[in-house]
Amino acid sequence: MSASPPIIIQVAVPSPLRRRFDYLPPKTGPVPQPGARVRVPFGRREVVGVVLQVGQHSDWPLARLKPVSAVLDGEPIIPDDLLSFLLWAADYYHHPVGEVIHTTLPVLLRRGQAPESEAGLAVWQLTDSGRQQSPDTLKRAVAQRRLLQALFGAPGGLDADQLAAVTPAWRAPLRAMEKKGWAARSRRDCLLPATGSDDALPLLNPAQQSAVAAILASLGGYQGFLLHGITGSGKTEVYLHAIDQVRAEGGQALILVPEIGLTPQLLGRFQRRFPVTIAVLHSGMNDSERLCAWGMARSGKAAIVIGTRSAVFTPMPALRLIVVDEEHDGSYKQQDGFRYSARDLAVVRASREGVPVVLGSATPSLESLNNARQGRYRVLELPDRTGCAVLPRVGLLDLRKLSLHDGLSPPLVDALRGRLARHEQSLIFINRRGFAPVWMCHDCGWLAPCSRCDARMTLHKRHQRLRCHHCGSEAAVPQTCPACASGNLHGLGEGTERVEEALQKMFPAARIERVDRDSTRRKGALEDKLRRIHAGEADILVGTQMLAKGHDFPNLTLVGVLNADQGLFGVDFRSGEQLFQRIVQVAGRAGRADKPGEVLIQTYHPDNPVFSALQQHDYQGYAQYVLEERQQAQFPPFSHFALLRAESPNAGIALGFVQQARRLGETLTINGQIMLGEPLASPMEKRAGRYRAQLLVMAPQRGALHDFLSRWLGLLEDEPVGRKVRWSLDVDPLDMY
DNA sequence: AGCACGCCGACT
DNA sequence: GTCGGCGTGCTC
Repeated sequence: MSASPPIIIQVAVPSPLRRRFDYLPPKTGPVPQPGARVRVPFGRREVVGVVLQVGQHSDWPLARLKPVSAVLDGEPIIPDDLLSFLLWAADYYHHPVGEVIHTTLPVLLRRGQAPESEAGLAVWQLTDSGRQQSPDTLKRAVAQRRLLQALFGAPGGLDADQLAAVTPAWRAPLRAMEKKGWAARSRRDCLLPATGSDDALPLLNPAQQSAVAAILASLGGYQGFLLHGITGSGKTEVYLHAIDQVRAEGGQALILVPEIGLTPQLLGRFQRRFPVTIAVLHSGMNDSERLCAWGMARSGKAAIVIGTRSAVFTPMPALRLIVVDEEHDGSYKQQDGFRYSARDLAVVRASREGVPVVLGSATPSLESLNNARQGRYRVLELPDRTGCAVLPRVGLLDLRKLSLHDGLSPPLVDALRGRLARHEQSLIFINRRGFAPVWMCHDCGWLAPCSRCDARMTLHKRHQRLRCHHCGSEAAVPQTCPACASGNLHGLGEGTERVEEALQKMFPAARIERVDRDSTRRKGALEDKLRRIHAGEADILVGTQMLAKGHDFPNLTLVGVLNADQGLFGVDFRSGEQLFQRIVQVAGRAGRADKPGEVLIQTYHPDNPVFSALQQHDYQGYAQYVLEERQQAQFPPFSHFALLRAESPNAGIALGFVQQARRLGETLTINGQIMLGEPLASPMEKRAGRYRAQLLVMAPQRGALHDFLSRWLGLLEDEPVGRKVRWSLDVDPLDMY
């Protein structure tokens, strides 16, 4: 007499709890399969979870298990290999599985919506009779009138999210319009249309040819490649050729790009090239568009998927190649919640799925260089700039011997004058937006502080506001000093706004474009600016980081770097490396066509080895030097870090938690395998009104770190102080703020 | 993270 | 007398 064994469904539930939850099968209907979404009772509410396993055993008493309330997917929505990859990632980053799966799924799927059909994105358009209606006939139906007007301006139709932006309650009025025959539902493809042809591809130089040949020879199995090529050496062309082969064989290719690298220029280049449809995934898309693109990748309708970091989690049944462009870029690391590195996960995914992965960069990360040195990656070098363009000359302007006017030294101003006379474009790079980074009283030394951060407020002159760049808070600009009542207040230092203003005064006839987050906030503003720059309607560009990536300006022959020293003595051990990468990146904008370029760097520390390496275009040499330094100090990539962070409105509680965490950790350390740092307040202790503290964990071996973290987190979860703070663990932290 | 329960202060 | 503050406990 034995009852048949129970069926236990293990579910990943969106919750910060590092546990998996067991349920009984639904009261009616079939048992859901792993990878399918289910609606389950969780505490006093219902949530959408994903089935991880179906088995017969539970650690919980059967009587306490609840049944699944609804099965949302008859077929798994997450394919097996992707699901196991997600579990691996949750394990590696020691992040709760439920949150990992939740954050990697498109928002609409998280909410339980059915995946869009393969026919594409649902949109509503005006019918012929709808187009003949005048908004005046709808004096009383305000919502309908607004929808009518919006649809009028959108011949391609509007999707659910776009309609919701017009009127939050759009469904009822739209249904009324459908009944009257004014509007109709149809479907729009969310893919970039295939405009490319099978025409012969441009010829490659020998280095490009052998790089492509190496990648193609490895198709069908895992191989890591480090494609090292200076700016303008034609890395993209190598990707395009490799991808072309993949799609010609019916495979799918995944291309990851940095956050601001996903430009219309790049997409256009891909689109013109391939006679297949391309799915794009980036932060600017609305939820419906994202879900649609995700579905196209999953169904295999999209042969090519281009996206920013979260695209590494896109289901792709016929995946045959992964490309990570500008692999050193910091935006591949997610900096909150599930803190993964999309670059590292791309390599893991490639190896799990048995496909090659190409990491491309002019200035590879030290991690990747070290991997290459250890033989884990094959190096593909592209030494030449295509089109006979020569490398820009790099000059240093020694600020110890020069006077500055609004941050600009006389030689730089002269160089600008020369370019204006020759009708060539110049770029001034300054990694600081706003007018002045400090608002100061010249009588008593008072500096306008942010009330929520350990930081100064930045003066934004155009908007006449003080803004904190760390928490976003704003304040009026005080005209009298709150400390001494003096009226002698001035902005100290320079940001993009001040440089723009100063240049306009110096060169009244010059056309200046400022490109930073403030001047491009409006939708389409960046595109407008880039178009003007390309059309030769700008003489001088003033910009931040934003201008450094992915844009080619053929008529640009001068790059000035204003505050290079900022990155020289950063609080972080990676700041030197990042400074080099940043400058190479901007320098690469100069002299791409037939005109030689010049880069002028203003610095108070011209003797720093970073600059001599930059002058000789010797990234390899510099990287070698830094790698040796790291090896001496046993820093990554020669050891492995994890950073425990805690924050609380109360400084003592945050610090108290990491102190307690250290005590708990000490009970677990195994002789020399794990080193625990000092519990410390973070470099900027207060941020957005919360006090932050952190504790560094170091280990020579990845395995030992992993074991330690598993056991440690078990203790931290049960630690009562942990309930009073917000804490998180960052495996392989990129910066230590 | 949510969400509810529960026990102490200032209000119609 | 209640409304509501956030401490603490729980989620298969």
